[in-house]
Amino acid sequence: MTRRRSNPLALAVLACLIERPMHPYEISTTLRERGKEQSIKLNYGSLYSVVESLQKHGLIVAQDTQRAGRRPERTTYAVTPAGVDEFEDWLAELLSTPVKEYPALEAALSLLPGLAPDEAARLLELRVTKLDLELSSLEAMHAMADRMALPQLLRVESDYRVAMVVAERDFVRRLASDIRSGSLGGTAFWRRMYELRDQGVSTEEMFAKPREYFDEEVAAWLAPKDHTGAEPS
Amino acid sequence: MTRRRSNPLALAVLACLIERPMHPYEISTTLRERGKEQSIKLNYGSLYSVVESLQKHGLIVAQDTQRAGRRPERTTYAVTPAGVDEFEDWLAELLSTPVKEYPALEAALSLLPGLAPDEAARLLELRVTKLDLELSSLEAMHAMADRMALPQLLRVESDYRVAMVVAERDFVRRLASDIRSGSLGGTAFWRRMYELRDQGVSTEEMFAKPREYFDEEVAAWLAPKDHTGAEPS
DNA sequence: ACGCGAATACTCTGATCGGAGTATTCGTTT
DNA sequence: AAACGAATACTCCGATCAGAGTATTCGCGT
Repeated sequence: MTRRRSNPLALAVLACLIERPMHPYEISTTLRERGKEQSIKLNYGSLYSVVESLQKHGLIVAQDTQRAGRRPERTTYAVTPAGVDEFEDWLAELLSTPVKEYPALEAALSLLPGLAPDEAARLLELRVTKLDLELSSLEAMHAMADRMALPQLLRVESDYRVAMVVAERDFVRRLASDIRSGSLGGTAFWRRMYELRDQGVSTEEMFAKPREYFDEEVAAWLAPKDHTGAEPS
Repeated sequence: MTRRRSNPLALAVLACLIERPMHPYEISTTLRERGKEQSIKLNYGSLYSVVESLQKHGLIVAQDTQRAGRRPERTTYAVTPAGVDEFEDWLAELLSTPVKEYPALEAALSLLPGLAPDEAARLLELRVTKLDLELSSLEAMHAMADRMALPQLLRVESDYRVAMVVAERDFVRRLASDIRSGSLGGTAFWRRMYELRDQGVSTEEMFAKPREYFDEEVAAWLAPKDHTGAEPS
């Protein structure tokens, strides 16, 4: 009963077995052929442990085990009524309820002052070019899908990716430019800190005598009366 | 040497120790106070194993171990020069290089035809209302931050979240409406399938006699000459 | 006829994670 | 003054994961 509904691969497995009984390897090739691998992480280690766990919970049952020649056994599984219910319920939950996720970029942005401003801007601009590349390859795939008259319904997940990548690119491009121009609030302080560091001033020294090293606005921030519970850095 | 740079919590630990030496629990409260917990998953189990691994790789060193009264020991760690390098390098990589991620919604969308169209649309509309709620709470936090004159630099990660949530909401709203109106390619077929299923027609039956159950356009799709290698469903 | 790479179909193992559990102390209430 | 909850500072363990490794067979070229 522990940590059910953690790995979406289990949901994909249920989806396959609802179509017809299959053995695990067949599930993996089916998912691959249909391009689900792009949206759902698939590796063998997880596949077999997920299948075992589904079986343990009664959502699927082993139908039969056979071997062709002296190859490893192939166990075919079928979905149970409970499995169908679980599939529908789980999918409904995923669609209706946003969950907190932790994209790598969000983590990186939260530590942004750990690099110098111009360096950060450079790296973000580099990211923009890579995102543009990714977008053109996604759009090439869409053009191909259109030529094959593949219904949009079967590539919504890919449309979603495009929407998200576009949003990320626009945000990052804007951010890089705001750092360059200094219009991102706090950049002046950030820039000054790295300037001083380059001149060999230690961080303690800077904070000990803010009025000596920073302009009025920033210095005020560094020695706040703190009537709100706020804090710098 | 295995799987370094997997858990971004290790990056946050380095960031803390670059400021000054701390013991693990202090790192956790520091991250929490600064709201990094919103962007970087933090739980004790991972924290202590990540610290151990950083130490094993020579990126941090145990500085001293003491105990106050009969409480558990507190081991203070400091970052090494190699640790500073690793921090800068890793952060640079995270900023400059997009990595493939697997958001739950993308997985769910790739299995969308597993639910009936109107049900799917209903669930997506529900999601839109929840995303709107999330947005208003994020914007309330921003208004608060502005009143406290918190520089924008220290909340870029939150601005990023807002941008992504807005993009997701707009996409999902659009998708739900396209399903309702039928303007999403393939919806007619999808709708008809669930109509027939409600009437008790089995899936095999439908696909055996496409011309009997579907209109011309769809039937043509279900028995393709397949000159491209494409396949339905 | 035989060698070789690709495909088939898993198995195994060490790492990592999540989250519940533990033991102590401090501050506040009753 | 005793009791209680909150905070401190971890420890532990089962579950999960990633991905390298294994063994067999098939098809194809020479």
